[in-house]
Amino acid sequence: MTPKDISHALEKDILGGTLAPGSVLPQGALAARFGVSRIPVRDALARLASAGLVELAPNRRARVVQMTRDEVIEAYDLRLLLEIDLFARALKRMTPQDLDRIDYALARSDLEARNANWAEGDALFHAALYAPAQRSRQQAMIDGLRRACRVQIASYAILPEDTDRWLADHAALRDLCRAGQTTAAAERLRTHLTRARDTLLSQLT
Amino acid sequence: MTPKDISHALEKDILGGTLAPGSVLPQGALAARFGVSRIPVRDALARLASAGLVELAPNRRARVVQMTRDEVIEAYDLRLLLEIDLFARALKRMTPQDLDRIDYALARSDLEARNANWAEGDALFHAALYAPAQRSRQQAMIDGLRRACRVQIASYAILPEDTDRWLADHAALRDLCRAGQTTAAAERLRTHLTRARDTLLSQLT
DNA sequence: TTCTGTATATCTGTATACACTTTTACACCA
DNA sequence: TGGTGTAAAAGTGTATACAGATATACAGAA
Repeated sequence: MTPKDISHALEKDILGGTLAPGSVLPQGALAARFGVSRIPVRDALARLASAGLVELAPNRRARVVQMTRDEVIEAYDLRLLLEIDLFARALKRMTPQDLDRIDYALARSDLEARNANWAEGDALFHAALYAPAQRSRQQAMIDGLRRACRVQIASYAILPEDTDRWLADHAALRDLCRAGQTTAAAERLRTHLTRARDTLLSQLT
Repeated sequence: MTPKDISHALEKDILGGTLAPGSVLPQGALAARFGVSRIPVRDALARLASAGLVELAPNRRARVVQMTRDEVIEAYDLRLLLEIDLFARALKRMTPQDLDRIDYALARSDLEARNANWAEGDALFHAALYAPAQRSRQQAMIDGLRRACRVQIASYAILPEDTDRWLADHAALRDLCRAGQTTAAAERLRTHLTRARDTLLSQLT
């Protein structure tokens, strides 16, 4: 059990809803759970903190982050800015192989759509859309924002009709990529993300 | 000497050019320098890594990051995207008090412009420009990108004429804010950042 | 009941020690 | 000379131990 493994396991729990926003994460308990000393646990918590999933304060227990409504709005604004820009860059350089990879990612995300880890398939599909741009830093920023949003969604149940719309958006994005309709594709991504934001906001009381 | 103090001291050395990109940072040496054990040093290095100033790999010594030419271009593209968007948001909500704070920041950055820590004044001036938008996450992302770029600049000497242009840009930005010329202000910010990028790229062989 | 103060239990931060990995230096051979 | 293998040196990762800070529980006052 290395710090990397520990942070991955905790991330899974956080994104899966087992650890709700605001939960405390005492180092000792985690050390016992993973069968290691507190040193690698501290490392793992530092990783999660830099990924934005956990909050650390001196001499205080780590907590799963709990975003305010305004912070959620800001996160989605940033996602719109970064994801649409990256998608536009990717569309310019998309090759037939890239389109095949997008098809594959779409099929995968369809399979896991109503599964517990639907979000992973979602992230992989979007990563496939953006991959042709070859921008690792921008992609990393997007992944961070995505995970931060996901933490907030984890505690709520997603309605089947939302999943339907979400799948339809993905298929439409794939089709628009194939058709080379760049502006329409970017616009569809905008509505896709805006819709996701509004669904989340409506759940936040 | 807490991990925070240690990371701040190291950040100063990295941004000041004392620690050039690619330099190794052995935990033991740092522990001796700061008079602590390696545990808080590890913490400090983890902080710097999450700020993007240092690279960590398992069982290897920490290194000051060394960006490739393409990574520098990507970082500046992201800064353009995030800073122009944030500036536009800030311009919409700028109050007289905000304008006064911008004046103050401009005066400060003028004073330190030819000083060793000119970059701090630069960062503070831009922070003052963006503050009215009240977007802490976006501001934090910008700060991270700014620091990452700064590491690469640290090793080179800045020409006096570049400093002159840079100061003129700042004054112009202040004036355009006061005049409420939002589109012209955003455009000026774009050229300001593009110029900074090209200056850095010309130095990177 | 609800608030406040205090003792106790719990938790975090860091020094030290040691096992394991990487780097360095050097002898050896072609 | 230049490349290769190997042993010593240096470095990282983590368990353990303990000092100091925080959180908890409970008794007493308003």
